[in-house]
Amino acid sequence: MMIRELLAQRFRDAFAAAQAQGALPPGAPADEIIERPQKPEHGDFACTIAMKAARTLRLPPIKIAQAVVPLVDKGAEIQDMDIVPPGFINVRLSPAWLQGHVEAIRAEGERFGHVASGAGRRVQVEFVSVNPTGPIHVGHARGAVLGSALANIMAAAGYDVTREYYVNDAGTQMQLFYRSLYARYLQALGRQAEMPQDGYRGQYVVEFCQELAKEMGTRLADMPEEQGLAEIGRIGLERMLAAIRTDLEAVRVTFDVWFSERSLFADGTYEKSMELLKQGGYLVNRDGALWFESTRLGDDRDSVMVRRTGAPTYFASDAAYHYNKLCVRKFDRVVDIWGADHQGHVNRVKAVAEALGADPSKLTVIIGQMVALKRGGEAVRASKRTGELVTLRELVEEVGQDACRFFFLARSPEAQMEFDLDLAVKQSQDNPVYYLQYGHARIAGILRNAAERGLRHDDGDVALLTAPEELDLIRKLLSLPELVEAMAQRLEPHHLPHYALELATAFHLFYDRCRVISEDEALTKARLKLVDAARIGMAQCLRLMGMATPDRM
RNA sequence: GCGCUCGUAGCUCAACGGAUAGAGCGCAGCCCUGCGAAGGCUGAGGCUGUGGGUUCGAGUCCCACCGAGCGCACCA
Repeated sequence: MMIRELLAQRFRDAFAAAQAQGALPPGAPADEIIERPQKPEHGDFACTIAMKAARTLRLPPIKIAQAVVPLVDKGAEIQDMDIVPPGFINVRLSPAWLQGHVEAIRAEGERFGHVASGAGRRVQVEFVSVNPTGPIHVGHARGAVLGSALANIMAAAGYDVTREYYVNDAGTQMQLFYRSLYARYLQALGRQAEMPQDGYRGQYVVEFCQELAKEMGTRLADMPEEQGLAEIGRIGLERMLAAIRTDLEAVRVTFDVWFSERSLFADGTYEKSMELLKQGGYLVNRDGALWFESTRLGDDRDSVMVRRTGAPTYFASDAAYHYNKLCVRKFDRVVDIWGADHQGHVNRVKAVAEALGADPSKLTVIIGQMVALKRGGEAVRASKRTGELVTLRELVEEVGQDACRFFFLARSPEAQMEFDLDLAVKQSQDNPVYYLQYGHARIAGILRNAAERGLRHDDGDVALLTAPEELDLIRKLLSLPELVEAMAQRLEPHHLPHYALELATAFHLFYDRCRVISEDEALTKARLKLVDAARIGMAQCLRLMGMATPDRM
């Protein structure tokens, strides 16, 4: 059990005991009674049970606190407790208990920070899922980084995680893309060909088709148009997906499953989900098109599923896809990460999930707000259609993968953010990314140094770690598992970069105040143990964020 | 016009309904003849967009307004 939960239990027991003795009137305590104070002088934890019960018990919070505190089992964990107006109970952990965790952390090693809150539950995180009609650009970077970090965190929380990319390989946009490729290919062969209306005019299409013309010669042009189009589409899709995969790997974003939209039509999932909607009476015919009545389930407008032409819309296959996620593969939890431009689809998808018989509360859609790219003071417009694109690849080359990940991760998804390219590069000598990694490298340096001197610290006595900076570092390390659990539960990875900075600060401060390798052999060994624990914690943070853990810089 | 999201230090951003709202960058100073100065310390800098409300307590919840972004297709 984690310390936080253990404390909550102790306070609930004491509260009940006080009631049993008649010291407090009956009434249930609140659910959330333990929190982390902002100020260190307020202790390691604060219990708010007294203030939260004041109303129902009709007693001043101070009186309640005074009745509860004497009955709390302090065990080996609690050093002391203070009652502070208006009714906080501040808890200080015992140094011995803190010190013991240095050993615990070292014993856990790479598993330190992992918790079991998600054990036995399967979660799917679907993210990026960009149409394979062009390279990944910076607008997608945020969701990519966010999704991969969230998946890492969920895995650390014990979930069985599937990282998934939904490949829209079936829609009208793809047809348009294929026709654009075909036209550019013919042009590359020197033939007359017109780009389709609203076609993909990016330079990458031109370049790709020139290569293709070189490779294939006129072979694809000599086929009947329909066949050539299909063939060039097949090749284009394959190459585009490969490029997307490579670009994503450059920011350490990988997937377990690349799920094909077309497969939903091939394996009958689409038919099945449409049939279910029909049986539920959610489908109506209007003007020759088939509509899903999402307004019956709280949406603000109905949605077309099958066009008058007979072609299913994107939404129809998305309905089938979510049927697959929730009812076929039966994930316990499904997280979709979308861009702000898909905001209006959230209620629609939730409605259709419900109509398909799934529990919509299992589905969470995280909307990542737009990223405004700036270069100097100038806004950079990124758009595939106009061909003015700033690719993810360019961004990574400019600011580096670690900086890229850190900056995207440090902001909560719903906050619109600005990313100034010049600033990110200019800051690179003095930016938080280096602060963290320098901390890790510094730790590695000390351990290297100790090893070179033949110092072994397995028999170090952690009871010697009594300096405030030492205990603060241990405290900070200890809160990582708690943070992982909270982030997984709330689906909020953005706390991790902030925690990592605090951990680095605690280490740097310790380093500054407490000489590790000294003439005092016993203290040296004890401190080396702490440094080792700090290495484990720091590395875990960086790994969860998908950042490098350099031993030297 | 309607819907969703967001307005917090000069800039970029944090803050389970809790205590004197915190970091980083930038700015002004100080600290290496001992393990990595890519570090540490000190200081200046805020009516949390505005106005109401809910309660022991509001940056956080509710209402109105102002401002920004994104939606409101038989595109995805």
